[in-house]
Amino acid sequence: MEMQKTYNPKDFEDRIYAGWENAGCFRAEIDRDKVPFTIMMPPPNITGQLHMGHAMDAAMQDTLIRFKRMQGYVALWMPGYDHASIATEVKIVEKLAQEGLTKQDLGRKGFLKRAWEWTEKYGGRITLQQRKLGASCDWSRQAFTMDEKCSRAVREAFVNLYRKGLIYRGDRIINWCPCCKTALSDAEVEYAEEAGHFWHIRYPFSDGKGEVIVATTRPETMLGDTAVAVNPADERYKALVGKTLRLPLTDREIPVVADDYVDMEFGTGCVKITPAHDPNDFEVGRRHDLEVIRVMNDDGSMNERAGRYAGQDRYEARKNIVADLEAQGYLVKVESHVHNVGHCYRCHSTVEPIVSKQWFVKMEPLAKPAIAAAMKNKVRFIPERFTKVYYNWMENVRDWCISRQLWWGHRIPVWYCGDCGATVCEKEDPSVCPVCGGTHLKQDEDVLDTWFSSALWPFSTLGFPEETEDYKYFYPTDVLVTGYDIIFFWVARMIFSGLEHTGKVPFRDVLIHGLVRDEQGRKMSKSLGNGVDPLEVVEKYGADSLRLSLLTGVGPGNDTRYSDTKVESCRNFINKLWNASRFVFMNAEGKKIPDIGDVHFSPADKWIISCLQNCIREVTTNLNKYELGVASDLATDFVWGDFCDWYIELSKPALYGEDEEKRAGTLSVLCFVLENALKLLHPFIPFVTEEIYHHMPGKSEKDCLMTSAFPRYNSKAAYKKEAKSFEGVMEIIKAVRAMKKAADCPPSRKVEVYLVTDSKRLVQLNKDSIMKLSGASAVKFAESGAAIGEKTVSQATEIAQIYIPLGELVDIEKEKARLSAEIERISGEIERAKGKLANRDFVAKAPKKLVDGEREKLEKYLGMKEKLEEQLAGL
RNA sequence: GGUCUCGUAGCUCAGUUGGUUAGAGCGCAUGCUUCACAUGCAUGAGGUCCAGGGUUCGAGCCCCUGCGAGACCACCA
Repeated sequence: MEMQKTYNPKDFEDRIYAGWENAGCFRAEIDRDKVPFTIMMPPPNITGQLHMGHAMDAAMQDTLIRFKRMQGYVALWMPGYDHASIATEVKIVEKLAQEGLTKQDLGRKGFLKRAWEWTEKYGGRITLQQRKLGASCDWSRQAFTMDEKCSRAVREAFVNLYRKGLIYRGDRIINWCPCCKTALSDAEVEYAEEAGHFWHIRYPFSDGKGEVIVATTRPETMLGDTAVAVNPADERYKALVGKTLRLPLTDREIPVVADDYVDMEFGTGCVKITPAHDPNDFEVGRRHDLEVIRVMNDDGSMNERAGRYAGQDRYEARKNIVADLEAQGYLVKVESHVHNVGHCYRCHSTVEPIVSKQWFVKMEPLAKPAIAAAMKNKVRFIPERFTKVYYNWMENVRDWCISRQLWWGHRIPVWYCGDCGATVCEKEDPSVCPVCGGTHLKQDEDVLDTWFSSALWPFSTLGFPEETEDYKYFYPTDVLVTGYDIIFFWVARMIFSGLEHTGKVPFRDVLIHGLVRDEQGRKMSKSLGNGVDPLEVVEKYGADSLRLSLLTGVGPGNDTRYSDTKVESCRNFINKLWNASRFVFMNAEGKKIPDIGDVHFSPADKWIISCLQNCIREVTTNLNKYELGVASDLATDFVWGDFCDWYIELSKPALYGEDEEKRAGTLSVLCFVLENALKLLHPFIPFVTEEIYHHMPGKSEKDCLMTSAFPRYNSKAAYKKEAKSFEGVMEIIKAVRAMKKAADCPPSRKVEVYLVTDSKRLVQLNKDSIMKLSGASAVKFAESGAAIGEKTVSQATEIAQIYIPLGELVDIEKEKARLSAEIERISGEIERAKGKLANRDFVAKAPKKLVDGEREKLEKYLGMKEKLEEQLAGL
């Protein structure tokens, strides 16, 4: 098949992907003679749409896994998706609402049926989108957090923790979402500053003698107050401790207690204590053995303990309570107050801290080894600074509330015996009570936090708790790639879970990336409507262009901006690669190409091969360091700058020349370099490189670039010296071009180039190249500028003085000015170098290599200056 | 309140144990239908590396202070 003149990704991306898949290229086959390399894909939510963040995630992981696969590892990129308990349930409830239904209308069973239908409908959607991006995951191993395998792991993990006493049930203050009607973990609450009020309320003493003033931002909770606290050191209130207050709007009496928790400086120094509705108050209540009075229902309305406010919504009750306080003379004043309010990360309603009976994971014993693992470098964050974020969280983490009052998720494997009252926690569903043998067992109604199952992902997907072949071979995994936004939700929990359940850290490296922002640097969000659909970009520019644009210029941990122009320039690069390939193939058509080992290399050949070796080395080390942006820049610069702009142009005289051996050799080098370039680029832009590879001479669709070997640095082919001297030739070419341009000489006008040089042999060998690339009709040697005897412009390079006779185009004054400016610049350099070398400390303390380099430079500049002065004098 | 990041060309950003004349893409200017590519080629303009101090033979890079932008965690009712 002919290659089109313009790169058109739509012609082949789907076909190439299908080809890989049919050939089983994605499948990671266990091979004891090889080393595994494993990446667990962060499982996207089944509710999700692919967004730019996913695309970047995929681009990075796919680049790494393709690189490792080509390096000969058994590369497993494990895909899957997450049931996303609360997120999915919220969506399904919304959908039901549109049909005029509620969860309760369907019942648990009916609801779960819906959820599974939903899973089937949307679950595969993202994976299809990932295929479009070229993701080379092992789809045969695809997992789902609710599938049988993962569910078994969840059960195992829960029971193990329970039996070790690391999971407990108890009444604690938790974050309650009145909209989702479930408890949330601390991580699931997002805080945002809100303008509110600070109500100062008068609490009179029972004996009628005086009062205290308390301040609150949530007056409705006063109905649950069971004390007022003051600081024991507070002289103002010392005498009041132990006295009793009459709680306004109620008939209850509450004590004044002394507790260190109270800040004397803040507010009035008197704090109302509501143990059922505030985490700090809860602790105070425990210390003073206070009653816990919960005044709110699960839906955020006031309950029967709220007296005449029962049934009112929390905000309605707030309004009424404030009005009543005011009417009855209890309200002292109202201040404006900005405070941080917690919101549900799924539905964004204001969460209520509420006392509630929930299941918790005891964190301290789990956090300790997780911290130690990072300390001992068993797990490494890239970039390193995120380690601190991780420590900070681990060191301060509170017990993890894992029960959710939801239906979609892993049901808590605990049963309560109706006969003897025992609590039963089993790996297999019990049919009778193991304590009394009774049959009235009732399973806990709640499901687990969705992150409980995600935390097991690196091993649940590989078969844990079974010692499967996959588990033994691929676990622990190598690198986890994810955004900094889920370090707490997920990464930290995987680490302590892995250590606890498998005894191993689940991955060695954690590569953290940033967010993809919009062109103006704003977060992409639904509400702003500034999101860009990756699939639309793929449709327009191709997956390779999108992938490359998401990687170039991006360092680990940093945010990046998406922009069409960036994608366009990547597309332009790929088009360049495409056409360079076409050029090579057109010239190779029907020709016999000698083996690269049999070619007698020209200076240009050695130069490009040297550049290639450098590129191979640099790309490899940077990929190993997870510097994907640097690596892709190096590879693209090599292809565009060195290969296309220089080598292909240099190859033309040879390709169109008479010398058959030279022509064949050049062709061989072109193919050799191109093939290596395709391999270097393949991890970044897999589709187009694979497609081009099939068109290489001697290759066909059957040959697979994806599974070929990644190039290896060959020091014998580095040709350092030769490359350096060839750069002298390139400098002459650049100088001639610039001289012509400066003299307004039309490019079409061929000029004669005279060189005064000691490198005659080098120039002679590359005469054709110089002529071709600089637009010269001849390259001649001269003994001096004066010997040319015509009006010339001149220029000095490191290896030659260049003279171009330009007759009427030569403007002597302009030329003088130019030379003077050049001399001035060089003189500056000479001064700089001289200054450095005159510094005895520099000569004594700096590395010898550097000092020698400086001496060489000085010499070079002195030589150039001399030449320039000579030229100037000749005018 | 704590922790962290960023500040480099008009714009977006690289700059990897401190060491050539600080780079790239886009944009800009000039010229070019050079037989792979105008999604291109060539040439060029454009930088007190936020400010100030310190360490060092040497600082865009390390340390301190300040200014500006942002992120995360915690939170006083």
